[in-house]
Amino acid sequence: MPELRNLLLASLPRRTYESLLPALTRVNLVFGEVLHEPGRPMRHVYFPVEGLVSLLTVVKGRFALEVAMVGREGMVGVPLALGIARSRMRAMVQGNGVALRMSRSRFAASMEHSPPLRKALLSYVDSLMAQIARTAACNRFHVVQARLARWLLMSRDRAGSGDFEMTQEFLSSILGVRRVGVSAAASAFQRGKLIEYSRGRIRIVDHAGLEAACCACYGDEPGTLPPWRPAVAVALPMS
Amino acid sequence: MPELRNLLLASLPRRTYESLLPALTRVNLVFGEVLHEPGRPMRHVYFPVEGLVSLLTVVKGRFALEVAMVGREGMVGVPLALGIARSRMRAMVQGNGVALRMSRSRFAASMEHSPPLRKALLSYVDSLMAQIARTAACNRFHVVQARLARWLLMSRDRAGSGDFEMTQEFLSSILGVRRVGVSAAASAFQRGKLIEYSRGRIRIVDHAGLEAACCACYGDEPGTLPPWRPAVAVALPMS
DNA sequence: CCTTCGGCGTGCGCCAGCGTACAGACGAGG
DNA sequence: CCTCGTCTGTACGCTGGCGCACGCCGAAGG
Repeated sequence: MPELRNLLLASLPRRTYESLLPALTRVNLVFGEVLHEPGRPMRHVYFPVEGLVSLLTVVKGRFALEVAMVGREGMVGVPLALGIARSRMRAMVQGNGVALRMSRSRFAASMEHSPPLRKALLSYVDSLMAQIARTAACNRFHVVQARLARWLLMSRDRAGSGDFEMTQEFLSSILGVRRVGVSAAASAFQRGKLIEYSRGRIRIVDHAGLEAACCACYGDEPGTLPPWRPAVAVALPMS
Repeated sequence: MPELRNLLLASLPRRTYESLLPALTRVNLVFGEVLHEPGRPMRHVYFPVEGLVSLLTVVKGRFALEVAMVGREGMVGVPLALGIARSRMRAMVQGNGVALRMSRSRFAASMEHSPPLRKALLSYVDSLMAQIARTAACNRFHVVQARLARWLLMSRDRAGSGDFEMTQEFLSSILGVRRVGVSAAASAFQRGKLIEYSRGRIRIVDHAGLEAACCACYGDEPGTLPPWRPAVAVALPMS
């Protein structure tokens, strides 16, 4: 069985990684769980090994728009890596999974005397900023359908699975559009056999097709997470 | 005469600040100048003391959308503070002014052995991320007119002046809308005596009025730069 | 003085997305 | 089995912004 792991932690020197292990606790991520809330102090950082966490800006307590997503390539709680205790965003679990959790204080201590950890985390902060900026542009310029395709692909890459529980209602709030808009786009994709879904479950069927339907915002940037491929190959025509 | 200064540098302990001084060179920021380009290594960081720099995401080399602005409260070149050499955004001067510049190598060295500097910069990175996220939501949800008002106010706070050279053409590209849209919004503001402008020069007349026309995205967040007030008081009715 | 050109205002048809409403479809639970 | 609640599909009018195009106006320069 392939070992589940967080890519950020996995990128650390073995020595560093092992020194962190005792401070890490395995926890389950359950759909809808809020890990951090704007204005509230963060008690832990999370390194997802499976599943997906969304970062949302909350506008006046009413709307929440996704500005970035974190999967096994990253960490939830970056402000702590910057010495900031209070979150400015909501971090919410979008896909069931597992994460390694570390308390704020032990995390701070680890940062303090591990330059490789600092380096890796700050580098991740940069890529997260880039993701936020890029998502902003995408939200501004592209139509719902393309954004949905991008969201599905990015989710898959980060969650390590092309099959998630996710209602259209929820998707609509994340993309910042009406449910009806998601419904129309999703229906079109289903008709085109790009995805399958029913009652809160979405499955990606045709990855390449989605990429074609997607805006250029997906994956043409250095440092982006490479597309995830299922371990068990699906029957595909030889190219 | 009030000393011109960068607020980020000014927040440092005196000792730290003085140790940085020899490495800082005073340079002019001229409208339209590109300080950093996506994918290119950054040779300097800049601490504006006057004027305004925009951070833009460039989509496929075609469009550029402003995701954040940096004035005397911040620094241009944050990725270098995160150990990343190449910019992912375009940094472009929007308002003539002056900045203190430091070479990449001296900056890296200063970061290395000055914890207070690290702390201040990383804290700024956090607020910049928050600004980007917030701008993203604003771009998604609010109409052009409100966004224009917000842009004017934020520019003023950061540039330390309510009077800038800025064509509507340029503004439109920054806000990610058509020039015509800016034209309509700006005309409305001018009719309402909130601003004055002509041929590439915009001046804020009624600050309070603009705040009212503005979306809630302006300034209701902890850690936001406080509104800038002109040194010479304008005639105002007693409240 | 007149020309040129950059900056600004306006008008037109078009469309994506909005807000709202309602009806079908599926699953869980009694 | 039937009911009920949740998830999804479709429809309606509306509007903000788009793309385009044209015309005006003021400043700079010959």
